[in-house]
Amino acid sequence: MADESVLTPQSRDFPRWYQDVVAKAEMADNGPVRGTMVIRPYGYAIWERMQAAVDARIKATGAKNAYFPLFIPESYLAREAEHVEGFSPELAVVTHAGGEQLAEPIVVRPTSETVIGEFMAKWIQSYRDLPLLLNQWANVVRWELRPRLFLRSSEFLWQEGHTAHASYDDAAAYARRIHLEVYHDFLEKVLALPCLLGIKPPSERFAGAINTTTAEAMMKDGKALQMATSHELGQNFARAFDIFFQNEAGQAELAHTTSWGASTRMVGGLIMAHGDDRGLVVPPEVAPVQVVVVTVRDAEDLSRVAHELVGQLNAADVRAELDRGRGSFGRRVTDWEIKGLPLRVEVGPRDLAEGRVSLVRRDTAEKSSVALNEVATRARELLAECQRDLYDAALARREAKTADVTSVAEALDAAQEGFARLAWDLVNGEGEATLKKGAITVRCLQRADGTIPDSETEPDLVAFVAKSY
RNA sequence: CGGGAAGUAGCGCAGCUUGGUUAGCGCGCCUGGUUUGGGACCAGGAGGCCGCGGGUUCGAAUCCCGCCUUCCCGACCA
Repeated sequence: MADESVLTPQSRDFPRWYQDVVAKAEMADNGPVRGTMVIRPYGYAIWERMQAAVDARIKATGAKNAYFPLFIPESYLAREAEHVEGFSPELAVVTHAGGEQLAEPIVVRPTSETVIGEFMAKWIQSYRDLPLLLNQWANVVRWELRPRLFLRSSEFLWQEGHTAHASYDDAAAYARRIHLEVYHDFLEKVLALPCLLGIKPPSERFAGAINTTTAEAMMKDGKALQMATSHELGQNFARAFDIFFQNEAGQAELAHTTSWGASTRMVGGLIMAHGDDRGLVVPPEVAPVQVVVVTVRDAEDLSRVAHELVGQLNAADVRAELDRGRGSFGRRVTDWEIKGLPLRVEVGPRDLAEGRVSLVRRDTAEKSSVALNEVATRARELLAECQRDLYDAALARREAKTADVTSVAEALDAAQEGFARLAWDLVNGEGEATLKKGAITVRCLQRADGTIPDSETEPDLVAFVAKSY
């Protein structure tokens, strides 16, 4: 048993490894209806920490939370031509309710631009009402053809921000601000996930948007995962929902809107970006429990010390818990490793005789001996190091698996197991179609200096292409 | 939605080709005991609409049809 690994190794079968982790770390289960997901307490605790971190950042930009209905009249979707075309294939539609056929079918929201647009039109009269900055935390439903837990479920949880502005510039600047100050900051600092920031080519844009900014992360198998997107909607939705305001001169003007979202998919990204053959690796910032204190055996003196250490750690603002698992030491340790707890304190008689305990990092498996009165201080240092190292390691992995190429043919080859970087001019048009045959898409476009372009028509843009989830 | 694989105890699987009466195994679970410095061991025990529905048959986990669900590769997408 000891030599048989608990999980399918990543190198043997990455998708299988992913499923094993989701199941064995008690993150989620499949629901009874195709593509639905039961998020288990541990998975949900991680999601709650993500929510809290994202929500605080959203509020810092001035947006306020609200809640709009799950049910949307089907006719709303149809008001924006591209939007309805993009979403129709994946809609869940209610045709019967209360025992009768409905006069107008009701759509279960796949996203809320339409209902929110309708209410923005009611609420906005004057330029003084702008910008209107809204966000909601909600579930949405998209009937995807190939569901996978967290990455693509029929129903998923997310936040969707919707804003209306008096000018194009203000809208574009706000969408960009959300991307940098909310998503990028969160992904980097909390999830320890380096992301490529850039715009989507027209083929990958949100249905109804004039510009989409994305944050793309690399998973350990070299595939890309879109972690968050911000859209400039121009006046498309304002036109469809009559979001007019009176300007200072007293004339009616159409507002400019934005929308932006990040979902439970980020949990999947967290798993695949940091996890290893021993299980999940949760960065300290998102870890519901950062430190677990484990006694090596069930003895009263050990338990007492363990208990005291948890108190000390909590007092030092470290989220620590006492291990209440049963069974052998090895079993309990393995269970915590599968769940990816950042740091483990081991309390054993040999160490304790010298007034010390062992601290073990989940990410590197490094073990260090620490005096009892220094545990909290040392734990905080190690957690901070771990958070940094996870980011650095992810960045190093991405760079090692990103190849500069000079033709579509080379890109096709390089993107089999990583990202390929090449001139957008080489890809634009036919190149994109060629790549697509190899299941490779343009993940994002950047300027040569790595900054986010305003439009795909800027000269000398760089395209990152990859396989994606 | 196209191509492939699969659904038997909580998990992993055998049994199905060649239908036959009490459906097995490992892990997990429960009870008792010994253990606990990297998935412990012994003894006893519980647990099954064999995915769902229909058909063939004296008889179906096994053969046939339909559906549902899961996984993989695509197309669609957060």
